[in-house]
Amino acid sequence: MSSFAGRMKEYPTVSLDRFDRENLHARAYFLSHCHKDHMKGLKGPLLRRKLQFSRTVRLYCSFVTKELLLNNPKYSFWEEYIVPLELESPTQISLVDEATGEKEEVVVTLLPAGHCPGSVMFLFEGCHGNVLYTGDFRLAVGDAARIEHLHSGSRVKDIQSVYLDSTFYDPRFYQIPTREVCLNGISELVGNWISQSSYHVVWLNCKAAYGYEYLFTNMGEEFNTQIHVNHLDMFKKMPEILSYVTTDRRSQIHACRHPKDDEFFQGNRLPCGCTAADGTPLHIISIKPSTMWFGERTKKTNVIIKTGSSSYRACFSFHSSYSEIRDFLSYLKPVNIYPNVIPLGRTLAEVTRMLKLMCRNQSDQAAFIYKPLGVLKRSRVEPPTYGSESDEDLFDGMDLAPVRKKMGLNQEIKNYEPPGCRAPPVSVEESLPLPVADSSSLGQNYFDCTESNGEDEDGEEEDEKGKGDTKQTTEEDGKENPSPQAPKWEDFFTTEMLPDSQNSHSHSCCSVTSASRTSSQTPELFGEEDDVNDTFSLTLSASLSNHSSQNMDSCLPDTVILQPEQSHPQRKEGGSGTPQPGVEEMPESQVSSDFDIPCTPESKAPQSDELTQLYRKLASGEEVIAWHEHDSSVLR
DNA sequence: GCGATCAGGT
DNA sequence: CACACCTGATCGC
Repeated sequence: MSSFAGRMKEYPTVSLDRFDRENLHARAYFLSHCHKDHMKGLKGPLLRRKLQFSRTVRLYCSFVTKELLLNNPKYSFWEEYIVPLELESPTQISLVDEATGEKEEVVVTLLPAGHCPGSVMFLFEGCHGNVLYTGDFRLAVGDAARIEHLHSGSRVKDIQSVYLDSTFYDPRFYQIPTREVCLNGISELVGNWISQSSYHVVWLNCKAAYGYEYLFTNMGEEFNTQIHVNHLDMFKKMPEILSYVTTDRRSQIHACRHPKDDEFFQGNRLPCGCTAADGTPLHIISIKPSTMWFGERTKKTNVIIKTGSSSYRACFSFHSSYSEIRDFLSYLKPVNIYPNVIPLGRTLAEVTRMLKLMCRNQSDQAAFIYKPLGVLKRSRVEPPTYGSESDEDLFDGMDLAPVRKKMGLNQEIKNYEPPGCRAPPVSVEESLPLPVADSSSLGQNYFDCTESNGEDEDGEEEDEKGKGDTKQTTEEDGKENPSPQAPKWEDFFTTEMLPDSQNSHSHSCCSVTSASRTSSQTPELFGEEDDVNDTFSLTLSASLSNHSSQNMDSCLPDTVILQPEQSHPQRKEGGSGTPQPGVEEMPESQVSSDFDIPCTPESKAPQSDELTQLYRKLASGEEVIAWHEHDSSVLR
């Protein structure tokens, strides 16, 4: 749960996702998504009054968030003060002190966050630097490289601070199966059940919150049906969702709710009370989406767990895992990182310390420490706190030494970045023929490691109480073949790939697309432009490509080393199949030399066909990578 | 009567 | 499986 107080050091006159206390004095408000823990104070009478007397204070959010927010009458007084912004459209906003007339300009860009419909991250660019507030997010490994506005030309923007959704920034949550993997598991379970007869129905036991919609749309698509829900009016302008939900109870898939729905279920009734027309009793299973996580060296990753004779849990996460967060941060290398959330059982100090290791200065420091000594970089010096405290409580009884060592190593190499090497994130070709997850290799991928998760320690999954209904779905049994029509993130995603020769606006003020709207301080003039936007695209997911390679990602060996003879860009985090959690590919100079020679980015621009080849290989996990201390035949 | 907060539940 | 929300009790205004 977010404990972000609402304001950022760099731009303290704006408030985000908090609307009480000090935030009552903000010059502008931002709402990243429509979850209650990010809306504290948003219906407060004091704020409401302030709005009535203000000519300039507005609330900025995505169109979808606006729609969802105004669907709740308690927030309808915001209507005239909301300025919805398009995704990925830098917009200049004037921050006016209404008492003094003092003014500051800032450019904000909404970036899809993949957390729930309408969820965005806010990128602020202004005279106090570039700052990214992530809101809540779930991005897959490699996604940061695909977000155009995090780049300037071919380079990653210089980010001063990231205000981070650190919900799972803890090695306990090292790995969470990708959305694709989770959906496939759920599909199989649902499909096996509802195909038995028309009296076999599924209850998706979802909480009352936005974020499950992509589950509905995928199930609806896969089984050519609509999911029964209590309400759908909030989606009236979102046809991508609307077409997969219904209030007609004659459906085999339900996501309806009732205050006593658990009791209902025990009595073999759906929350909506629906029974078969002819009196035949229904056969109901419940599937409860819940977060499941796995440790770094996890072997099994069951995405479905049977919890009763007709109850299941299905893996589902709104937030990025530890390794996904690390991938994100190691790509951006901000100067500062501030946690918005303290994971349960941790302290602010711990999280802050762990995040420090992902900051840019940390890498400078690492270089400073190691270089003068002329010590082999492979030597096991490790960054202060990371290895020791983070893994400790997770894998008790396990020998962590090798892991730590590698972590230390990776950390060290990754973080080092000679000046000038801040690499052009040469874009990965969108058209890469990503390998369809090969289930056999998938299975093999989970080598020799044990679940830190505990849940299915031993045979818990085997204790199906003889119902013999639906078999356990696990990732490793390789059963879930990606259905050809299955999840289509693209439908909900509007980010463009980063073109090879991207030359985006280098800095803030050059890229104003709707200055008139915001600088005029009369947003009302534009208020009705939603009419044009009768419907709009959603940002349910941030997955741009199908990261089939990611299914493996999670359990890759600890070290990935690029072959030195490859000609490759200094930093090509295409993400396709690359960044193994905690490990990144590194500049050639860093791989082959123990000393650090600052590289000149322009000095050896790789040929584009070389790049294509490389990316292709990276995407399929081929040759380019060599396994360290592990069977190199695992992938292929 | 309303809001804020907490405990407890799913 | 630690998310996000609901309900109900209590307190203060």
